[in-house]
Amino acid sequence: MARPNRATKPNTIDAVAEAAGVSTMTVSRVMRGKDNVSDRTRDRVLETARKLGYIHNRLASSLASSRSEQIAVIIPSLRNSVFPEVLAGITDTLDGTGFQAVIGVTDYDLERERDLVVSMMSWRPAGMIITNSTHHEEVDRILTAANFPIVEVMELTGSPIDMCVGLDHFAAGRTMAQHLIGRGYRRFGYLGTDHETDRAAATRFAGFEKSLSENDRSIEAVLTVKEPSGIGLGRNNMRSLLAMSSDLDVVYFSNDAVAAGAMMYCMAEGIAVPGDIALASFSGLEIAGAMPTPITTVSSPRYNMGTTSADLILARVEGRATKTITEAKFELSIGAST
Amino acid sequence: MARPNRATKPNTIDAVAEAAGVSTMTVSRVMRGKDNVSDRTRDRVLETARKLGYIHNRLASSLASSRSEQIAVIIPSLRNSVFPEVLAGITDTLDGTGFQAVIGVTDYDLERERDLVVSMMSWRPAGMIITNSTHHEEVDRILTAANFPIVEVMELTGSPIDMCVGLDHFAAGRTMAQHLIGRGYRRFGYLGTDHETDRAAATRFAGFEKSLSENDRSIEAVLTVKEPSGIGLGRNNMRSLLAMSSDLDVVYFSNDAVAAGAMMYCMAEGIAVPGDIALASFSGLEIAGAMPTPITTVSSPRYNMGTTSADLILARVEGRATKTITEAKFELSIGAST
DNA sequence: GTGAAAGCGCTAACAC
DNA sequence: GTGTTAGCGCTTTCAC
Repeated sequence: MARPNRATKPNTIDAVAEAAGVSTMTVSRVMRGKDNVSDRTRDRVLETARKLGYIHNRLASSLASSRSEQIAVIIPSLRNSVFPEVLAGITDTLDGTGFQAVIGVTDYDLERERDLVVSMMSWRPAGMIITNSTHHEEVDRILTAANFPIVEVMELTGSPIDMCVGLDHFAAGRTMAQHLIGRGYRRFGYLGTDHETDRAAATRFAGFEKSLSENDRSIEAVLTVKEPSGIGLGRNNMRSLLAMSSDLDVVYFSNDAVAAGAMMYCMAEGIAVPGDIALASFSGLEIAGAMPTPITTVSSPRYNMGTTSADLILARVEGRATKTITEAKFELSIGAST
Repeated sequence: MARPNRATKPNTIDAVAEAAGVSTMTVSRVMRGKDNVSDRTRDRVLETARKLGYIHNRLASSLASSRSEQIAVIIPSLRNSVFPEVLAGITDTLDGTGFQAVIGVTDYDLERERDLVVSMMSWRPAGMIITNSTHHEEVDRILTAANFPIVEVMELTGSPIDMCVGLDHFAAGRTMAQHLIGRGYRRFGYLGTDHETDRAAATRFAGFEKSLSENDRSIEAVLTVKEPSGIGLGRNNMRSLLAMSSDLDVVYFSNDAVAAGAMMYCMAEGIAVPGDIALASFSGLEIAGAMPTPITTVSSPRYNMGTTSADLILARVEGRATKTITEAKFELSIGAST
């Protein structure tokens, strides 16, 4: 840009400074809400800026101060309502702080996650919130070396990159198994999403299975389907699961959306729940409780995990020490489906 | 901290340039994928950058080139699955282009929308996608003066700020009214979200009502509820609506989530659909089709509106001319609930 | 194909 | 309280 800079450019603090008859620095202070400016000067600057339609340039600001106000958020999907709910917790918490969430969606693809992390880092974010705790190895390497706060959210892990806000999914699976065993169910089935992509569901399944085996029970029919998690998955695959074993008395699902779909299949087919078969799940989505026969599930505090993650990032940005590992608590919600 | 002894800062193109034995400019060209660099030089630079763990600084890049790769996206809510779906269309389209979505959530608050727009603009985005077509007056003013492409998505409007990708919600309401009239229904009820906040629903309602009145019919019971749109709204308020008029034979809902909740209420109460009462709605969510009695609805191409919006922005950024107004087509999906 | 110089618009650090 | 001086890390322009 070897251009002579004669006339002051519009939409810069220089233009505002000139029009208000103060120095660039004074405008800069006003724009950033610093208090070491007299009220008279501040009002004049603000008024001038408004008249000129000036909008502060955070690109230049961040570069000069090496301080950004963007928080990178990486989630696997927007179609599974669980993640938008976490995101809502994050954006609600960030609201009014001057920080903004920049979101990236991996579609459960670790390569894509790696690319996104690199791409996000090129904006020099103030922090990062990343879903789940299994990453591309390069991501682990890059983030371990990064110099901003990082929260891994959803799954509890003992060895986070930096901080972790998550649920013990293994325990969630166990809890449901124990509930079902206590109810006297003996013939178990499982229907869910693909365990390669949905690691948290896989962990719940492992906890569920472990608890069964400790009680001399096992799962007779397991069906995991490589299609997006949702009502459709349950609605369309329940028939196949039931065909795998003739006398299941209870089915555990990877999450409430799948369970709700299966429940609809049962209603449509005249299969009584829990009379003919009981259904149990995980999530605590609105739909689980709204069904004519509310579904027994383990509720996870999705929104709260979002707010907690954002709070931890903010605390760290402001120099406050924060807890490294925060365990989110789940809750067994006993419906009428078991 | 292992730091190089030289004056050159780590993690800058200067550091890479020095290590690779080329000039800053050459590294810059390589990082941006310019082709006027010899293959040998390019490989050497890339290898050096990789070894140094260098990550390009887009803050500095955008400032120097006054060219950003962020697309601001402003939506009312993350809890109504309609918006995450639009967002999914946007992020999927942006994927691989180098552009990223920066999202802001207004919570249906116009003041908050104004603040968000200003905040977003301070990042000098390459474009903006904003939901709905009714804005804070200041937003209209600011965006009209803005020098980047803007898409207003969801509602069709004849006078967009810049571009528009939307549905004719009035026509969607009419279409459903005509279907119901054709089916012979005579006593209409309506249950939905607050019309002050959900403008699109209000427009559908207006179209619905207009069509009824043109056919000498009217709505006997209208209940709009100031709570977040969702299954719960329908589940919890259907009883009240039915109590308002003793012999409704059909109810129209503001969207499928509400309709699904009402359907669950009916199932729980043993009210036959469509025997005792018919239900009709708008959205085309998965849940509407998955119910034991699929709900008659008008499907809107949410995901496609997202992809189209992003495509328009990208086209404009690349200097291609684009259509200003794009009408998205809806489709009547006749279920078994009418 | 490559490099040197001059900014992009702002803020840190210090002076007054 | 307010102004001055140097950059932040990159890209533009133009020279070779």
